[in-house]
Amino acid sequence: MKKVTMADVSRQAGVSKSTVSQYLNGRFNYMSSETKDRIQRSIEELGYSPNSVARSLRQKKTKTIGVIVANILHDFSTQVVRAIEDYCHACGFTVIICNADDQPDKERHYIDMLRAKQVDGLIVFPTNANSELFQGLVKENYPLVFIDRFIEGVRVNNVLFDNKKAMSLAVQTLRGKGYERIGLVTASLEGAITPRQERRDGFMAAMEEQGLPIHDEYIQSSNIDQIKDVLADMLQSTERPEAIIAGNDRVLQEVLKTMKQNDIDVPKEIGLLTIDDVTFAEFYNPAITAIAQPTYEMGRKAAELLLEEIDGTKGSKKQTYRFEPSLQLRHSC
Amino acid sequence: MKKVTMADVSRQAGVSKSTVSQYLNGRFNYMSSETKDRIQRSIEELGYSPNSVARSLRQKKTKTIGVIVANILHDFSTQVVRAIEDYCHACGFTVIICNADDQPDKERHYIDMLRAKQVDGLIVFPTNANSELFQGLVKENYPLVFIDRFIEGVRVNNVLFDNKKAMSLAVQTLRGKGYERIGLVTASLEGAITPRQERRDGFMAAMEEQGLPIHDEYIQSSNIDQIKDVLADMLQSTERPEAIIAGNDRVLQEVLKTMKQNDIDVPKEIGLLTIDDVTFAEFYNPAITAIAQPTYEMGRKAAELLLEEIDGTKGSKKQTYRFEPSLQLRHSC
DNA sequence: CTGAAAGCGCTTACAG
DNA sequence: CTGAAAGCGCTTACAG
Repeated sequence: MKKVTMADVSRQAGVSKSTVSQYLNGRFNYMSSETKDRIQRSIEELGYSPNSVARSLRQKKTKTIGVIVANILHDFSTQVVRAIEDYCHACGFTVIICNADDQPDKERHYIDMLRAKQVDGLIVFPTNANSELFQGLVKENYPLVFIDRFIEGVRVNNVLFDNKKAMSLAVQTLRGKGYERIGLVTASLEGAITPRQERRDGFMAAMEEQGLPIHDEYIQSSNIDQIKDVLADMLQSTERPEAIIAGNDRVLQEVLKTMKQNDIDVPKEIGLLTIDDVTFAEFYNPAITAIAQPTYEMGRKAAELLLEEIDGTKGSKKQTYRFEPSLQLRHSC
Repeated sequence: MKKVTMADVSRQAGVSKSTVSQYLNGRFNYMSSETKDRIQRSIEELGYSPNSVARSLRQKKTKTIGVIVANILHDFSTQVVRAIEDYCHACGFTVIICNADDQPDKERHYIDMLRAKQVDGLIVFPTNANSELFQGLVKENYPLVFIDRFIEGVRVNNVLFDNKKAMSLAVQTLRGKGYERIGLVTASLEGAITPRQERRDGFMAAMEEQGLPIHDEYIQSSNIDQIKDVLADMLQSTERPEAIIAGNDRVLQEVLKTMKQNDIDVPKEIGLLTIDDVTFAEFYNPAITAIAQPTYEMGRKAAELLLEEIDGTKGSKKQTYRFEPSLQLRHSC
């Protein structure tokens, strides 16, 4: 149970702590190989392993970053997080994930906690209600990257999906299949959440571009747990849409449940296309046509940008990176 | 950018660091309310927030635990992790997740790293190849809990699914539906991974109990990426099984792909039941009958056990906790 | 009711 | 080529 420390090693090896520290950090410019051997042997004999808390305190860096996810229930988030972890681990960084659960005060709480833990930087899917807090971090030059969403006026690197292009691709695809009355279902628009907002706007623009009529009743946004009702209404209307776009993976689930409950045949009775590719899309009956985000690339990019900022090597010009949608054409439309 | 420290606060408030520290830790037994006010005001004015790295070094505890998941690709793992995080956050603990990716050396690496970071304890889904390492931790009295899998001879608290009962329930259910030639597909049995092993054994036992014939060709275990082939063979055989049990969520995906590719109608041509409930089970066509693990309860239990061990309140008798399966009867069999 | 001092386990100029 | 010393930002007996 007794922890062995550097002092123990130095005593055992008959050298000073400084020397052990140099050895550990690979600074053996002029270290005699005899000394090295002695230290190495002592380390092994004692089973020493360095205490990185002490190291962090001294060096004022923890080689740890924090990730605050707005809502971990999205497959998108999970995949992005995976990419971030892969990249960071490869670079010797640890990552701490926190789930804000779409609650601004949880987000705030986690930011405080992570900063107290002295994490070297933060990647966040922001909730859009703590902009002063983020402004403060920016002013301090605290390494910070936004992903999936951004906040107007907060100057950080943003890693975003090209939602406009995605919607244009979606509408074009459906149009190409002969659908004209197209509906869109997204999660609640409250809180001005970037992707939902942009997808809705992008949808409008794309419909117009394609010269398709926009029916307000076909464009619905509501809380996840109310989507089934909203959708059922839409499907019962006298002239229902010929095809529907699900705004994200969570919405898709609700759409599929509704279709099943109401015994609606996809694609015979109604076409379906979703934003976000999901595991089961490929083997669902019918296989679901999806517009995929390059989740892995996006996560990796966010991690790269953050670690660069932490290194302080690159200049600090902040940018917004938009990632391209890709169409996975299957059988639901 | 300049960090404000406790010394700054004490100077501003005109008291000693000790007093500030007492204040922060809520030990104001005899502190004058005037002093308290002064300190509080200084903290706000300076925007002070305590450095938990320093605190951790001093107190020799980090209020952080590590979780090492064997393979994060299982929904089960993700859900368990979520439960662990919820419980730990509620108790003021941070959690660091690492994915061993089924590789014992990654597991070893993460254990070292987490210990260097001085985490207060570990919850692990062990790979079964580092038993000496774990033995070492146990000998040191290092707080450690296993979940999902266990290792023979390592005396820790184990949180496990009752796989035997699950298989018995599975076989019974199928039997009740009139199926007699039942197959089982699991992921590779290499590495003696607890749930697979136990599910297979449990399957055998249950079949025998039910007086059903065991056909060796119907019992297959292989790497995830070979399951499709194995299964296709099984389905092509002259007398194919009437129903199939998928050993876990990843296997289920492969089974569904194969069914789809070979145009096999579930449940008309073959019955299907899976271990592990998955998001899409409910709205898949057909809805999939599943035997669910109480993932949330299991994660929570593991977290509780670990935090108790860290507190050192409870005695240290180690136990194995088995969690009950529950049947989600749907339409795939 | 409050403060001075030691110490947690490292790293890092600096001296020799 | 190696060591003594200071210090990172806290907490905690202990003294008064």
